[in-house]
Amino acid sequence: MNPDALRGHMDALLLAVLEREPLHGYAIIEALQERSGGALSVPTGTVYPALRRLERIGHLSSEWATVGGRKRRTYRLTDSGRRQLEGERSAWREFASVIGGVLRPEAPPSG
Amino acid sequence: MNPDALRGHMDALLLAVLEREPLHGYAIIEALQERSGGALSVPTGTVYPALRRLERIGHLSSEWATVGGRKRRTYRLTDSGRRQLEGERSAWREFASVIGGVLRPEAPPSG
DNA sequence: GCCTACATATAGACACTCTACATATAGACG
DNA sequence: CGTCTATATGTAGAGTGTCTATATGTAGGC
Repeated sequence: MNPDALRGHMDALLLAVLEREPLHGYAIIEALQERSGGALSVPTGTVYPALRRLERIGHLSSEWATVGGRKRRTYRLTDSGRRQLEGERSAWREFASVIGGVLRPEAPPSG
Repeated sequence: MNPDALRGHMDALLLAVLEREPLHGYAIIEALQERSGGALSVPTGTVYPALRRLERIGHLSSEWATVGGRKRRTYRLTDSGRRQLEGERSAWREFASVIGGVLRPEAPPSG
């Protein structure tokens, strides 16, 4: 998967995996990998800054927890984040439709 | 259309509009706008450097022409460009399938 | 002690799109 | 003649966000 292709879609992916339940960063990376059938291997250097950014702009909130001696920062969607996710979904449908439409090979004129 | 979303897909779009016939930069911009139903307004500062890059790596070739007193640089796909376009198409299908799959809202468990 | 898995984080490299600007011809309009 | 719009190409520099590489630390297997 070409890294640049992810640009501008990372937020949507992160919000989507947090839709059902709050998760911490490491678990989010695993969830993305699982839900993509192994196609998405997003490095920590991408995910952690992105989560902080999403929190800063109000789409996520976070809290620390300690589980099995390890510290986790668990993120959850805010109301704003849920609305944003809906926006990301419709933006994705539009985007996929536009790009797909331009890329679709046209049947050569029969005449 | 969020500019960042185009990242990594520009090459595919440019190769696709050049598949049927050679075009010059300005015409490529118009073709993208037309074929996307007006959704894609790609600025010249994006298209011209991208075309030069694609030529540099061998996917396009170009030649100058003068039409109606105006100079045009007309680009056409090379064999390498055609192969690249096929690669871009399958990469897009994969990408759209993966992102779409992760974004798709899951039905909540019925139990 | 060493290795792997778990867990978070930052600095800087990198690549590409975008904004803004520069240049130039043709033709319409007054 | 001057101005405006459409046509046509191009570059410099800003901006942004992903990636690579690195740092830190715990837990558990061998």
